Amino acid sequence: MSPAERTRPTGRDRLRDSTLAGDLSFLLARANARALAAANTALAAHGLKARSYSVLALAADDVRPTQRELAEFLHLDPSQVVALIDGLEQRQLVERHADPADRRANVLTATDAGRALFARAQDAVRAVGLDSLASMTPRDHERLAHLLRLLAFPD
Amino acid sequence: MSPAERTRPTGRDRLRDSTLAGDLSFLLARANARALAAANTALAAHGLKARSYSVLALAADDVRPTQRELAEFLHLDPSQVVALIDGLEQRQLVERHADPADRRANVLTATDAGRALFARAQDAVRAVGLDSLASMTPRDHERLAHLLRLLAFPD
DNA sequence: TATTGTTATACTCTATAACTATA
DNA sequence: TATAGTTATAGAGTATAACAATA
Repeated sequence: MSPAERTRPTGRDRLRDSTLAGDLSFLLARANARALAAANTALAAHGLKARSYSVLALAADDVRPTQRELAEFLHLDPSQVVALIDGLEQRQLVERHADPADRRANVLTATDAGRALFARAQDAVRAVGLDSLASMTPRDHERLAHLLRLLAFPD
Repeated sequence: MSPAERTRPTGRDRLRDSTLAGDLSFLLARANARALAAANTALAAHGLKARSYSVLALAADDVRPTQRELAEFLHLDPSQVVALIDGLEQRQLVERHADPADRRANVLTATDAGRALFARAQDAVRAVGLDSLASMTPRDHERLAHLLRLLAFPD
């Protein structure tokens, strides 16, 4: 370590001692930014991003969401959902089905190809996720998920 | 509860049972989105957003960050930091000072007006933050901060 | 009259490259 | 030659309003 580094430590370490760095919202934003970047990197090889991955995940699950439900759950505008589904539908990964009970609504399902791609993408996301979580015990992981759920779904 | 609601529960509740909803990255994204929206709402009355608030916070602290340090710490491009500081400087909340040790670098400090505004903004942010965290014990709050720090600063 | 999905549009945010002045 | 800050610009993301079909 050089004398200069001792008298004026590198900015990263100095700024970590700031009051902002202790703020929960700031930690949340930074942790999310890291997780999002890692996920997007892993998903790029499959032609997906976090947004389209989330839509595909809900289509591949058996929840049969309408576009309106997707918009509310993912905190997106309905018009953004249109664009996301258009992209996935052109690649024949998902399908829109008119809801028999309400013909205004489109129910989203995944094709076999969509399910297969989702499985591969999920593996890729989990592989990079483990890098960041490797130092965390399963118990802490569970605790974190529980606490985040309180913030994510307060009602 | 109407019969229709029992046979086809509202989308929000159905989607919460999806596998995506249990994913840590998804919970992180959703918790962050909520915290960010709440903070931005609280900050709007003071003419700030989360970004400019973060810059002002670090300027008002005594860490004397350079623009480069701000960019790295806040995960922003240096050109974005320029724009953020321009806005704060025009309102005379912060000042750029050429670093005597390296005249290429600008050290950022807050004016008295900047410190005063930051104090008010910080109160506003904490007030809305408590809404989301009211159901959380201080011990859980501390645990969450600790776990998020592991994800936010893994090295 | 209200809601679902859609389109169009404008605004913000983000990423990139090139330039200057200092080191 | 490399780095800090700046400028310009294009792309992605986001928000808003208006519209047709259906409830």
